[in-house]
Amino acid sequence: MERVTIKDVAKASGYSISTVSLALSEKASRVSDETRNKIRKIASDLHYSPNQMAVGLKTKHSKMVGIIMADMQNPHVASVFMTIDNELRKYGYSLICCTTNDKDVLDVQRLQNLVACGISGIILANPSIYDLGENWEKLKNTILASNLPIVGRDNASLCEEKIGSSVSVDYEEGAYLATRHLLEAGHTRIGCITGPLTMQVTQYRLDGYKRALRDFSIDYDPVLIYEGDYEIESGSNALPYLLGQNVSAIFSFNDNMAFGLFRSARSFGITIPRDLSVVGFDDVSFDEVLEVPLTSIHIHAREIGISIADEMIRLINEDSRDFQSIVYTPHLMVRGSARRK
Amino acid sequence: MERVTIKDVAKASGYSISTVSLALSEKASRVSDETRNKIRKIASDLHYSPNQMAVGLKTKHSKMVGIIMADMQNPHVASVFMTIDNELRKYGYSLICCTTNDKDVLDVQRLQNLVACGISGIILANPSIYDLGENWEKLKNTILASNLPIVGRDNASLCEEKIGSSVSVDYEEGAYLATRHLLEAGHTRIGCITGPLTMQVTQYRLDGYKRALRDFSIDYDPVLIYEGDYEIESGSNALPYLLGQNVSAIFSFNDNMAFGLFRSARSFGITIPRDLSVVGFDDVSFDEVLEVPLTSIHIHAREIGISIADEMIRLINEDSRDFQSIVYTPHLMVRGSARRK
DNA sequence: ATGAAAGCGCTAACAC
DNA sequence: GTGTTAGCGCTTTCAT
Repeated sequence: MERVTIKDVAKASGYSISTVSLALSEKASRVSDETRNKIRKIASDLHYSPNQMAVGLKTKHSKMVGIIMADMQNPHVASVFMTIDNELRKYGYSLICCTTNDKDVLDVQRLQNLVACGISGIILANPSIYDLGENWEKLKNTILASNLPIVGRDNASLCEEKIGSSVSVDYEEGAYLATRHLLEAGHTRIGCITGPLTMQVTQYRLDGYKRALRDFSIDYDPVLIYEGDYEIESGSNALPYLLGQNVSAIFSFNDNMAFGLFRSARSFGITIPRDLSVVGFDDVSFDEVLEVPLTSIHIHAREIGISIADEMIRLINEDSRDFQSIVYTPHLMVRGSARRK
Repeated sequence: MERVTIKDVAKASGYSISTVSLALSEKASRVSDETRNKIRKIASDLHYSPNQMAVGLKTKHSKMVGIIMADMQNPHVASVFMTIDNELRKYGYSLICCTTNDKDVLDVQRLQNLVACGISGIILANPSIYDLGENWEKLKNTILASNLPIVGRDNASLCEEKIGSSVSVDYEEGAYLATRHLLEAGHTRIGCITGPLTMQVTQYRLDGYKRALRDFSIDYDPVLIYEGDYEIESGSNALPYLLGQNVSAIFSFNDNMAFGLFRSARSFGITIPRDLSVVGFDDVSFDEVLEVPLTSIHIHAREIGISIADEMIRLINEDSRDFQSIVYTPHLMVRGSARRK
């Protein structure tokens, strides 16, 4: 049960290998339409499909794009992933996955493996890799050495440093919107559940939170900040602490942690939004499932996915290193989880 | 910025290409330990990593496994995916994704592309492809022609037909457990939100539902069956219909649709579980986030993922066609969404 | 213990 | 318009 090769098509059609190759190729060439059609017919009858490893060996790249991902259990992550995959598919590209928990850091080895597979580009979809310090430097060097087009999420400096294109969200603005919403509702002690403070995307949100506070002439109080890790669990853990600080509202830096809040609210006899107002961040589809739908910040997940894919295709097709930085502005989605104090 | 090849290592070490290849290979061979170490040192200094497309062209397969997936937005699907990826990574394998909405059916073309990429095996993680009728026959033929190891979810006949190994869940038993739980709580008119009735995994659940009914001497009433599609939306749509049939409890064939139920319950003035008992299926982690945590059927998602990966590795490494069928028995997870009538 | 050489399936430069 | 041929980077058989 051997795979049919170009040789078989050549033999079956009576033409030479090179003519077959040319005839099957997309780009116009010398072969007459008649010959081309004849050959294509035979190729398809034989169920011929070019060995991509041979093609890749020649052309130096395959129709695959590597993607470095965070945990797909986070629905926002999953949604961006799906969009990228769908968009890329339109151009005949497939994704090779490389998931990383932030714990077991992506090693240079694994990245090199991807490159060795002949991928045509790398998508950096897990923003936490930028905050790995020395380790990120190593990864960056590997990436640079690969000379492959890069599209990264949430890191505009990728573009400034001429490493790759960037598709990001104005997290500062998003956090500002969320906080202001709470402020306008009369809350003055607003707790925050942040992500890891080492992460840039966390700091941006914190900046937005502070700016909103300033606008309302309220002093920033570090006591109201609980450092989470963007996982459900840390949202649950934050609740007793912040309650102890007498907050009347909480801004959770993502929806996931807000879910943790909801989950543990019961056990503390807290009802949202009666006793506590909550605003999340991501606008994940589960937000609407909650008995009290979660007010959140919509960050255009779909558009982000499409932009990442399209930008990658552009970089590949134009063989361009003319990197771009695309920024999406988030919007407040008012639902039921925050109310007037 | 050219990639370093085996030639470079040969030149740098003073040995021939073949000796380098041998020295770098895992399997023991003629090269002395001294030479081997010398060469390995140089290779690593040069950051050499073998071009996988060249390796693949020679050896006929690469360290990649193709996976055909349903929508990752479903947290159960995402969770299985992550587990497979993590487990496969331990053996140096990566996943090439091939997501399919059931709408745009996976075409033979795309499958052939995967095969052409030199994947070492195919994971069929979207059970709906078995129910494509003629189209599944075509896919099956392509799979058979590829002669690659297959591991599929939820289709024991894969194993009987000598197509591949199967990792599945006893859906009949799971549905029986769910229904019995409701029956024991005194409910007699129990609505069902099913998946597409054409799918085998749906039929199994229906069988379990019926068996439980028989055990309690209650007649099966087709009027209580609402055909959904395993998506949130269809759960929402089911509610008004089933309410119209005067049900006091609903068994949703997956958690996703149960979420849809929760989402629309508000607008009908229904409180769960006071007015309506609900049992889901999948035991997704979001279940616990709901104000009324969802009673559900745990189907061992983690174990399924690990089994799929391990079985794939076994098939690849042993070059075996000695297929297995692994079946997991589900368990009832009692939470708050179902109560005594 | 080591090197030379063939060849995996393909593309493209080069002849005709 | 078509065929011949030289590699792409690697593994492996066959000499030595």
